[in-house]
Amino acid sequence: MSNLSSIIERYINELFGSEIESGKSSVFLRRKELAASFGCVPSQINYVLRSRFTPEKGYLVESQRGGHGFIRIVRLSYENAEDRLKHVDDIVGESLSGQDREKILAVLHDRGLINARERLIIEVALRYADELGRSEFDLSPYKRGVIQASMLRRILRSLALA
Amino acid sequence: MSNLSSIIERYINELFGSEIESGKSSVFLRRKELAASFGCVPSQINYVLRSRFTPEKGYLVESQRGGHGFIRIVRLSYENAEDRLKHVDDIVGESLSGQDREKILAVLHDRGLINARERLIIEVALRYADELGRSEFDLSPYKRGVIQASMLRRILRSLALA
DNA sequence: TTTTTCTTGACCAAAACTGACCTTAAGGTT
DNA sequence: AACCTTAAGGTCAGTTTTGGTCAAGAAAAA
Repeated sequence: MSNLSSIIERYINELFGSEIESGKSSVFLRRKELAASFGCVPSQINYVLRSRFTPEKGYLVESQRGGHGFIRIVRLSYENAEDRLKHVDDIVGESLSGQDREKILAVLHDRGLINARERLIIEVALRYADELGRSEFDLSPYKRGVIQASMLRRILRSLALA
Repeated sequence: MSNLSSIIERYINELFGSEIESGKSSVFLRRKELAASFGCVPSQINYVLRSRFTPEKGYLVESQRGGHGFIRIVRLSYENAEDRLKHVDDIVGESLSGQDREKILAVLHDRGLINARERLIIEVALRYADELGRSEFDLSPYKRGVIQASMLRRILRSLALA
């Protein structure tokens, strides 16, 4: 994808270092400089941070205004079960739309918390629940989302503890 | 069959490359462009994806809206898929009792078709479906078993393609 | 004839981007 | 110390560009 936001995202990820394990856990940016070097308005940097470096994706962003201002991005790690559990509650809401489902699974996969096969299993299970809720029990989209959310939460909780 | 959906399906399959071995494992589409080039409404593309490129058939679909949006279809590999698929229907019957479930998962695990984490995911998903069927929809044990059996079949089929 | 699949269009949701306007911090000046 | 200036970064709402969902009707298959 060659939209600017994705390019900036990739650049920031490179700043963290290519190796996930040994990569730095935080990087510092100058908003104006970054924007200038990518030829966009500064607020685009905020957009990239807001859309890509969220707590749901495992990042925290701190910043300071004024002279010598900066933006700091911290990458969280999930080394123990507790962290992973917390992450699960963080990212799975009350109800899941079809889009939410794909997004969450992609994040978990990117972060190495599940692999491709595990993702596939979960996806098929959730889809089946959704389909059943619709065709068999005539449930509203929201209710189906609630069911999927709780199923996903259970699965992820059990994995987090495994 | 030369309805439009099948034509579009064939076109997408061509994008993957004719040779099964060397074919690309994922392709990118622009929904609007595709629809325009086939002279149909964009939502028809969604229909084709929903009906032909499902996980159960060995595909994953990701998409993004907004500027530079896209649809990506990932094809899982096909090696020995047929052989493994045949087992699935042999192993999983019409309906699963709680006992059956544990037994089948144990067999799958023992034969190395799934590992411990995968088994855990499947078990949690099936149990949740069972519990929901009982407490929320007041289904008979048999019906609950039927639901679990089809869910398990779907999961194993998709895994066979992966 | 009944059921399933296909097709369409109206309406919705989300992502990317921009610019005007706001807030905060540091450092110098009075 | 109080004030001012300058140099950051933050927010928000609007626009554009995509794709998603759903229900209803048409067409095809059973």
